[in-house]
Amino acid sequence: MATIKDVAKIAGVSPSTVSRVIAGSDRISNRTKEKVRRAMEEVEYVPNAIARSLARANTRTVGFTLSRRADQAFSNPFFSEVLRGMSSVAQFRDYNILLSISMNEREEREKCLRLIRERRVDGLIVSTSRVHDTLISTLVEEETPFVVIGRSAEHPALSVNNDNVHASYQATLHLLDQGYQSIAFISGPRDLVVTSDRVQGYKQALLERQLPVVPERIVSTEFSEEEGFQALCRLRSEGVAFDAVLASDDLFALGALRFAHYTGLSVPSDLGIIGFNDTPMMTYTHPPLTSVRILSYELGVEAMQLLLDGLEHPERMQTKKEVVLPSRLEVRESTRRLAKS
Amino acid sequence: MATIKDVAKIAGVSPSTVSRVIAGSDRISNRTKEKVRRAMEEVEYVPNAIARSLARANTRTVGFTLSRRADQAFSNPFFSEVLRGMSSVAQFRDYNILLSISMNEREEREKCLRLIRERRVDGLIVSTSRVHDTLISTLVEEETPFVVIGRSAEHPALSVNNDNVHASYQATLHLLDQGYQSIAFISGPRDLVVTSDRVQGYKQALLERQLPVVPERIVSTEFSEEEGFQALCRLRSEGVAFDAVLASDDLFALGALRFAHYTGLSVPSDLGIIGFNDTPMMTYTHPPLTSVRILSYELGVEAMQLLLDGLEHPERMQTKKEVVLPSRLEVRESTRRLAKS
DNA sequence: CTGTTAGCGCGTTCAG
DNA sequence: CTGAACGCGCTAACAG
Repeated sequence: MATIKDVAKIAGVSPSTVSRVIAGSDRISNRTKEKVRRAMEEVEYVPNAIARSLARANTRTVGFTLSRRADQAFSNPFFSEVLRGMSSVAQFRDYNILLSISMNEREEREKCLRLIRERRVDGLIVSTSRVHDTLISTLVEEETPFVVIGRSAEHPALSVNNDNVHASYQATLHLLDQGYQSIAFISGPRDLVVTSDRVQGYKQALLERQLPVVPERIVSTEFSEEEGFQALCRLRSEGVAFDAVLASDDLFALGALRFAHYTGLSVPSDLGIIGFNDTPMMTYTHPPLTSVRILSYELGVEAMQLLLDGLEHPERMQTKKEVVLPSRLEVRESTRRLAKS
Repeated sequence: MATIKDVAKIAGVSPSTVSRVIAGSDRISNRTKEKVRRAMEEVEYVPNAIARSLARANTRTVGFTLSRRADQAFSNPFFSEVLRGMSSVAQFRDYNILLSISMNEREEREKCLRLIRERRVDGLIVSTSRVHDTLISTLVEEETPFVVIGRSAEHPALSVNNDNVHASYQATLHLLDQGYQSIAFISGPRDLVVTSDRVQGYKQALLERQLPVVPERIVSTEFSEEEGFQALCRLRSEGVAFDAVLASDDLFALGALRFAHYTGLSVPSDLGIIGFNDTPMMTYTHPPLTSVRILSYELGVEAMQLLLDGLEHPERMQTKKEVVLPSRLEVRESTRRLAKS
């Protein structure tokens, strides 16, 4: 593998001159530039990124960490899409992505700190999702450049998030507008930020319409179709009435649909159903299910841009900024009650 | 950030001694070892991975490249699972993953070569999927350590693949065993290796049962539900008869299901349907769809192990090896004809 | 415009 | 058992 010295020797110049040509310095005569170029081609010279990183004290690499549980069921393409978004801007701006998928939040935390302390990455994108979480504040203390995705940071930090509160609020209003009176809310684990955000939007809509918030109608469970189904069975057996379900995940919505079939309720007339994420399968059910579409790809794009902007212009780097991406309710048969009646 | 020199100064030893302690050298007195350890803790020393990489000429990093099209519709969690598998062994063996998602195969190719030539990674896992592909042979020429996943390498190289031929063969036999006579095969793009493998398995089963291979029954199209639906509509309008569909992707199978509803065929009695990938949604359709389950997570695990074994023991590194992972037919209602009749 | 010198932080001889 | 010296490949400050 050819080094800068080999090129220098062939071109008959010093290594630093070669370095300058690579850097595109303007204080180099066109003649030597040409000589150097030719020498580089002759030996197929490619700069060693590691040596460059050491000398420049940066890596042009961004770490993305993820704990597996945060990925919910992997049944939805959320993180795939986020990754695609991140990768597309990284590629364009000549950065690399170092990916780490951990089994739990402790591992994720350690991996993050390690990547930074070993100087393997210039910055991080993290997706920690629990309410009580010390990772963010630790990163702030370490003065690490980082962006949080999928939640608001709550600290002086950068974040890119979906408008979960508003999305949930809108979805609830949609159900009310369709004439549903009592809406059950199936949420994910209570300690997830996304859960509390969505519960908040749900409550907000009810309050705005001066409807009571019935605590029994809000159930919290692990993300899965089966859990969604069971949650509704429990509500029924406990005598909690509901004529619509707002599900904080498409899997729950599928469980709700099964519940409807199972109990002989017809959708949407007896039971309205809305899911979250708008996975492709939502269009293939009977009836097709209304769902909140999340802009995952864009989330990745925004997060990476925010981080790279900060890395490249530390002086302009804000200490706090929250980008909120809009989501959109994809209305399908499962909530079209008025149109049908 | 503390360096090895700082630690040396505090411990009252030379940098090389510190380096030896880190490396776990045995020719160091326990007393100095202890001194050095304490000094390291005092300044919270963490070795700089970049400097280490430069000195040792390795990065403990593996590149994984992927062109977006290869991810088919992103509707299935295939690559998420592969990544999880890769990540879990990388984590365990203290390696990192550099991820790159390209828009097309040209970009993927360039990214691969760049990662290697810039010495950013020690090896690669690539998922190039076209039949005519020069990437693999280029990597062989460059003497890059790499593993191909999701296809057989066809070159003196390492690869981890599903048993596509056999899986398709088994699926076809299953349909025949259920009494279906004429099986349509909806495949993906013809230039994908996975397509030709599955077509081969399909043909093999027919030949074994001494049934004719009817070319018109084999259609090739882009992966999507709509395309699957349209493909069958075309067959029907062309008068090509079939009483079962082997779909090379679950999306096609969903399209086939819609086709059945649309044309009033009942599944499985009038039409049998099998998909590939066994995405979660297959259990939620009516009727639930039979599908071939691919071991994606394990694919990632095997690929990473194969690569790391090679990197760590270049002497034992084989030049050619193909690991084939079994898949399993998940039989559901959509093909249970005999049990029902 | 270009060469020389001195690091970046660590690993690895080679002495002792 | 330990230290000094050098090199990994490149960048950057300083001369000229």
